[in-house]
Amino acid sequence: MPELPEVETVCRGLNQKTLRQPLTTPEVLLARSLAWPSMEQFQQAIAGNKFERWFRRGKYILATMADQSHVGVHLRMTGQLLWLKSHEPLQKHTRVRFLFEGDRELRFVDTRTFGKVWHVPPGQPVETIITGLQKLGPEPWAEEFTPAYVAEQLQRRNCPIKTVLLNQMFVAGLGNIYADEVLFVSGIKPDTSCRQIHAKQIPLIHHAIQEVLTKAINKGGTTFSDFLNLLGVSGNYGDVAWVYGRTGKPCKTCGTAIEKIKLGGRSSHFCPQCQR
DNA sequence: ATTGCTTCCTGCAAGC
DNA sequence: TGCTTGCAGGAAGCAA
Repeated sequence: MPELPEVETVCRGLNQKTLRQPLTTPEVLLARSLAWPSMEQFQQAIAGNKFERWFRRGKYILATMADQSHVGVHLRMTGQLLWLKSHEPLQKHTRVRFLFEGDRELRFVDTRTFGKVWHVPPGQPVETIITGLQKLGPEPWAEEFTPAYVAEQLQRRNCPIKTVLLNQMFVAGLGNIYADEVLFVSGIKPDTSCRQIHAKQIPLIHHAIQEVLTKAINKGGTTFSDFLNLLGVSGNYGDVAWVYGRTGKPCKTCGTAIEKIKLGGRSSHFCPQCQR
């Protein structure tokens, strides 16, 4: 499942492969993958246009187009963007095809169909169409994402710390895998109430968020999960996680069996010895 | 205002 | 072998 590091990796790949090449009329194979606008308007807006620059906000992938319009993509759980020759056989779950002049294609493949594609017309603020952007908190490296901010956010909530880490209004970009990893690195159990977090743990959490995400980006986001980068290269679940997906396996620090609990319907993995 | 549950969807694995 | 059931999860939408 793509989280911030995977999305960042895809963005970098898109900036290397897709810029300033004329697009032709795109194909939409599953109507509900297109969140906005209608298929006809989408096809008209893309045909003849070019991707000028890709950037990321939280887990949203965004592009500025040559006509100053924007394209947005959210991969949700199973979405992939693949840079291909357009004669390559279609994957079973191909949803949207951005076709380029010549034989190139940016293909959106999404098994579980939760992912979305948007087009935002020129001059229209992106967040008025892609409304989820309005609900995003700071980026993990934003100036306002400070230990003081973390402390202030935690003290006004009364829910498990894991729930806060997954809340995109707190910080944009963490998902279930990296949230579990952050809590292991911080030495805190996922079901600890925010109010029970000690002041001295705040800088630990703040630092762990930045460190876990930075390391994952530096490894190309392919370290774990079934994520594929633009060229379809996978990390093959390289066994680098401290706790995620390691239920029953020995903790890499102390050897205690990793446990799994449910929080808000999501699985949370932790070491009962190292995390308290 | 905040929190939490359900929904969307498909593929896979476990259990009988 | 073949069926059913549960699980995976980001974010919207709604209920409490």
